[in-house]
Amino acid sequence: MTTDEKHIEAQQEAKLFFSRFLLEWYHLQKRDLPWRRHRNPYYIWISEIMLQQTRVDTVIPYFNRFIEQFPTVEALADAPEEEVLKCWEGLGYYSRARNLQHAAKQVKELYGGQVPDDRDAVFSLKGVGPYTAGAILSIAFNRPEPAVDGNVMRVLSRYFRIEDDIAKGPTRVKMEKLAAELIPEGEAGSFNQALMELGALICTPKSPRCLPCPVMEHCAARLAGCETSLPVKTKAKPPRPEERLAALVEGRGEHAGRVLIRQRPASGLLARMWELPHWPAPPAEAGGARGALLPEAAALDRLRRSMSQAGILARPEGHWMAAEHTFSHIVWTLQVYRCREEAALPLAAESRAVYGAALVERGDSALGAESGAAHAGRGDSTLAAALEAQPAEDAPLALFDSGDAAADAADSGAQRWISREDMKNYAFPNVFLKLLNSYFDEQGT
DNA sequence: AAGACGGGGCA
DNA sequence: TGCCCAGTCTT
Repeated sequence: MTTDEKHIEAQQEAKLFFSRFLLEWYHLQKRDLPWRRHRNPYYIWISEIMLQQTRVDTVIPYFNRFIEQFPTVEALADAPEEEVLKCWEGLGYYSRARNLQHAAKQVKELYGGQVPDDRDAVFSLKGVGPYTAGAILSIAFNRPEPAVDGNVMRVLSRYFRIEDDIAKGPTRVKMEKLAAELIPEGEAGSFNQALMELGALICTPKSPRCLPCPVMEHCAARLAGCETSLPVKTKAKPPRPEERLAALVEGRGEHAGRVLIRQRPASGLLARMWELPHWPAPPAEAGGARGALLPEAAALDRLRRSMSQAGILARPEGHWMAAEHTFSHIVWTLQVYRCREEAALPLAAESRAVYGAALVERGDSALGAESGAAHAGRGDSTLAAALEAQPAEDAPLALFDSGDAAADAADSGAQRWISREDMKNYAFPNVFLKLLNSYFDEQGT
């Protein structure tokens, strides 16, 4: 027998060992999770979408609420989008929620409300890629398909000492091929979950717990002492900083006790979520330290102009607090200013057009009374009208690239005056949820 | 192939 | 506080 043949034989033995002992460990150690209590393909599907980029402990309460509110594919397909988004509030990557509902409509219309068990059909669902397709097919239908996520790539790269960069596309394909070979006959669902469970509980990114690992004896990385340097992965580039001025506008008169919020556009960052209005801060003065707080007067002036341009009748009064919001590609620093709504005064003819455009969206219709789609496509004309009607002494804001065209286009979106009670009807990103709660706490309302 | 797209846990 | 985690869609 040649050296190569011996190597192949040893490799084969390592694979058999791995599959057998991992599966045995899983049957003894698996966690009791809500989506493991039934083998309902809909539950499996929802859980897998939620588990993308999100840990199990975070997902559990969201999963339970979601299933309670949308118990079936049809319930999800027929729900108002705002309700789905509200149910996803705080979970992040909100396009997952939109895609999920789109896919529910696909399942309802194309497959009679039954999650398909066919590879091409599952893969064609919006929001379902190679990993999720494999997870649904194997866990819900016990089909021998690989389900390779970050946990699986970490486990396999260590056990087989694979040094390929897991951030590269071809590496995932290679891992899928390997993972498929490891699936024991008739055990696809349990085996794929076992692989992920090991990655989550034992073979963790930082300091893997090798001693209780069921497959440590034949782990190539452990034997070579290099388990903490695997997997190889190119690191992401740091998020770019972005300074923004936000307005917490306190209502007066009929809006007393309420604050102004607006809805973001239908696409892009935080699509269709609600927020406090905010705009790019002007670049800091030359000589000033990067990220330095803008002089109060300059910030107040800037905010006054931004609000005026957005058709918000309010006067900035002073700095309230700062908040930070980190995305994977941007870091927002929000300087929040308290502002007071101004009573509408008799308007010059040319100013009326500015305010009129924004007032169209005002009102207090209940959740679901309108969809963001109703506003799509209106933005340009409204903004153009506002710019054109800008009074001469209040020159249009200098243009500079804020990097968030979506947020800046939100000037033409829907606005609402809300109390703390009304917050339950709108979906907010976490940073605004925290700001609004702080504000209402301070007010004692 | 690279960038867009949130939020939380850990040392 | 800074570092790490990572599926799918879009360009």
